Amino acid sequence: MPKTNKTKYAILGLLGVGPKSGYDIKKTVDNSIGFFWSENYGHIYPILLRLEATGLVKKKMVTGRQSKNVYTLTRKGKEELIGWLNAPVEKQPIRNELLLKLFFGSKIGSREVIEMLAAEKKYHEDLLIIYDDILKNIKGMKSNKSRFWLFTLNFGISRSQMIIAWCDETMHAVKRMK
Amino acid sequence: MPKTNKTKYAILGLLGVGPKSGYDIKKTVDNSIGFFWSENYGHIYPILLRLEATGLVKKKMVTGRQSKNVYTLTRKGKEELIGWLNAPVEKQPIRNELLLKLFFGSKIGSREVIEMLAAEKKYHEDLLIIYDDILKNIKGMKSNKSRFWLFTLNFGISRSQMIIAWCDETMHAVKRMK
DNA sequence: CTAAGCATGTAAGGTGTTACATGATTGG
DNA sequence: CCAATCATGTAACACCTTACATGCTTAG
Repeated sequence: MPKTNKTKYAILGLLGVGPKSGYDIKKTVDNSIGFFWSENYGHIYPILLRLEATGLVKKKMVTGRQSKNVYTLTRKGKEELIGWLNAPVEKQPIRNELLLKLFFGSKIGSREVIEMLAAEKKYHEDLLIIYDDILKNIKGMKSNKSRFWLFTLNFGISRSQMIIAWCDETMHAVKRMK
Repeated sequence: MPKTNKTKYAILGLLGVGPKSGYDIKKTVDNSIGFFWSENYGHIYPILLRLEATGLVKKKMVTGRQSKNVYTLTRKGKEELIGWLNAPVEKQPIRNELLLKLFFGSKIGSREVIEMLAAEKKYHEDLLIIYDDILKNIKGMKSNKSRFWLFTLNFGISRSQMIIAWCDETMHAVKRMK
């Protein structure tokens, strides 16, 4: 996955929406783009320092209820962000462990295979419930930004629906194999 | 992505189908599971040595048209493979660069967003053509193994179809936004 | 007062990629 | 004969995760 640091752009993008601390960034990732993007503190903080050193962001100590380091995009940072947004999406290697296991499915019993698929199905059914809540919130908003959030959420919903259907289909096929 | 080495299990799984050299493994990955799994030489060879050192595989020099190191699963290796197959699938963090860019879509022009989606659509349309060829080959086979290959391929087909539909939908929505 | 959440980091270590390096063989 | 493919590796390096470490604040 290396080559270019994607975390860097995720951070620049989130700071483009508004100033944030490292903690805020992590929260925003988890609460809004968590279903297609993930970050952890151990990566966010060092990169924030690097972005500051290269002049892409600016740090400001803010003392409120609790003091924190709030970062803002600089002009240079904004240019970097726009440059990345306009560049073509880099296809990174896919690694789907479920499919890898399924590919070797003939080595284990059909009951185990079906259990595996049932777990996957359940996982996406639960996701759909969460998506539904988010959907209601987004639909209440009328900003331009929320439209794009909706597009990404629609992707998640379509993906989960597709996977649920595929799990059903595959479980039936496995049962017929016996 | 770290934690447990997935490459290790991919290799064990492929060796479970039959003895292979490092080169063979790379070829097999590219030609059969490439659409959901990827490996590179710089990772395969060192791990093969590690698997041999821990007694999970056995190396044999084979001199044919060109000499090569062919690896075979040991009993211990087979147990390790079965153990992994029976363990629950580990959810690894998702990172979808296209969605990340789309999420920040309000920062760039709608033309750029549409171009991005059109490229993604094209990518999956091309994939579907490739899948169709593979599908014909698999359907000719009657082994148990080929059934599982078919299941994974069906996933790929469903995924591409879903993404194409979502791209269309999203492109239309973006056009309506203008 | 105590658990949960706010807030920031460091260190260790494995994972995986890319680039480099080399040489044999086969088909056109 | 020369390009493509077979065949095996190493080195450098960035990426990313996990675990550790610390301290403050607020709500129940």
